Amino acid sequence: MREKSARRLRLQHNDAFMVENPALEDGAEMLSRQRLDAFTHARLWKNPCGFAARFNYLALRYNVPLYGWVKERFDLSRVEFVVIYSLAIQDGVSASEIASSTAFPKNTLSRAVNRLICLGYVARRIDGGDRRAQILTLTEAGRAVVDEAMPRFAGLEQEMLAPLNLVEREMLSMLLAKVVLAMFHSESQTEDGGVPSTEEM
Amino acid sequence: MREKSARRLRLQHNDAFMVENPALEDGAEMLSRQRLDAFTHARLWKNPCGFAARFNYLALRYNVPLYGWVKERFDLSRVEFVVIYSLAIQDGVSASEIASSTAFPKNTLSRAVNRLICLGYVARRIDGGDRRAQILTLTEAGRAVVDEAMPRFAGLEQEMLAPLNLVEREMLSMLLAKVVLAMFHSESQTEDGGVPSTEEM
DNA sequence: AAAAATTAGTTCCACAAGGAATTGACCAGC
DNA sequence: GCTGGTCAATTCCTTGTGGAACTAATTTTT
Repeated sequence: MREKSARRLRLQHNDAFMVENPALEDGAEMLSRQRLDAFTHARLWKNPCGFAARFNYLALRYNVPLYGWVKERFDLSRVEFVVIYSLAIQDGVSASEIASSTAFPKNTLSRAVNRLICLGYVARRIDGGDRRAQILTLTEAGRAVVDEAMPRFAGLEQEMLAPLNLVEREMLSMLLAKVVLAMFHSESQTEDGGVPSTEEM
Repeated sequence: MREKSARRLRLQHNDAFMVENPALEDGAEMLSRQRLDAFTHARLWKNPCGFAARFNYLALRYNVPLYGWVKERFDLSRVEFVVIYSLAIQDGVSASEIASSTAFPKNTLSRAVNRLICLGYVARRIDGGDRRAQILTLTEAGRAVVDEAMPRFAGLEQEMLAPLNLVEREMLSMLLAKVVLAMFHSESQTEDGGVPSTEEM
């Protein structure tokens, strides 16, 4: 079944690139996949939005297996795990802060939080100052989940970065930082007010 | 509101990375000036999975507005547009090829394709050689959609890349390419299979 | 000090998305 | 020419998501 799904969905190495990288070439099975390869290849490289295609591809290859694992291991949905993860990064924030930061809709978050409280991963207390707001904190159990999951998340990231040496990683990190910071900045003055909303980690 | 949350949780602005990258100093400065909400900041910079956080953030900021616009403008869902977009990049592929390449489930794609055919954006003909497979092609109308949408997609990408000069863009492109290609390659031999599948562009 | 506007969180509901099982076409092997 | 296995595409069904409307607490306005 493991074999199955690996075979089932997927793209694989690509030919045009192989030509210039004979080191990566490996055998007959590539041939059967050539056509598909070409298509995926085109989507990543012959695309007017190549940058977007790449980070979308990375996001896909990162999120899908990890959240799939989270689902299997802890039976937590992506949103739910994001809440836990968020609290691990900064404890004591409110649901709506997570909402605005992750762009999940409030109701989706509300549900997630309630389930997490049921499961005992998260505790909620009312903010003294503002009785509407509820401050969320991780419980022991919640912390344990993060502690178990985090290495896996960090591990896949490291795996992804494996082909880069240290200098290159620094460089990539810096370049992405520049882009991200600029978007951050521009966000504040977008007229359009209010991104429609969708998921993120 | 952004003001609000910034006030409530103070901005601890960090971090090892900034220190060794003086080029970004002004970025950090910019952040605090903008009173960027501290939590989002933490998620992006104080995160053991910083690389992942960044490309996820980019994907979010890219996809949400664009697909929101597509929905409004053409009343097409993300999957549906992905089909059109895929055909624009490489015409004449089959639904299942798009499926494997984008990791959308087949049934979701089937629905999307059927709707697109109804709407007249896509035409389908049976493959002469294999009567199971159906070759998809863009119609005039479909092409028109892409032609209208593409500049917007490319435009946002350019906007995102604006803070980088040409050399930096080259560099970023190259580094991401390295990572993507390695994943591309490694994918064929991933052990830990069962990838559930989710969206992508 | 009452009314209006804003904000946190929840509830309700319609619907889109994906897993599983199904149909029909193809390609073995014997 | 059958039989079993695979693959493309579709249909069915369950679930999760997110929009909109709602409650309650708070802030602002006049």
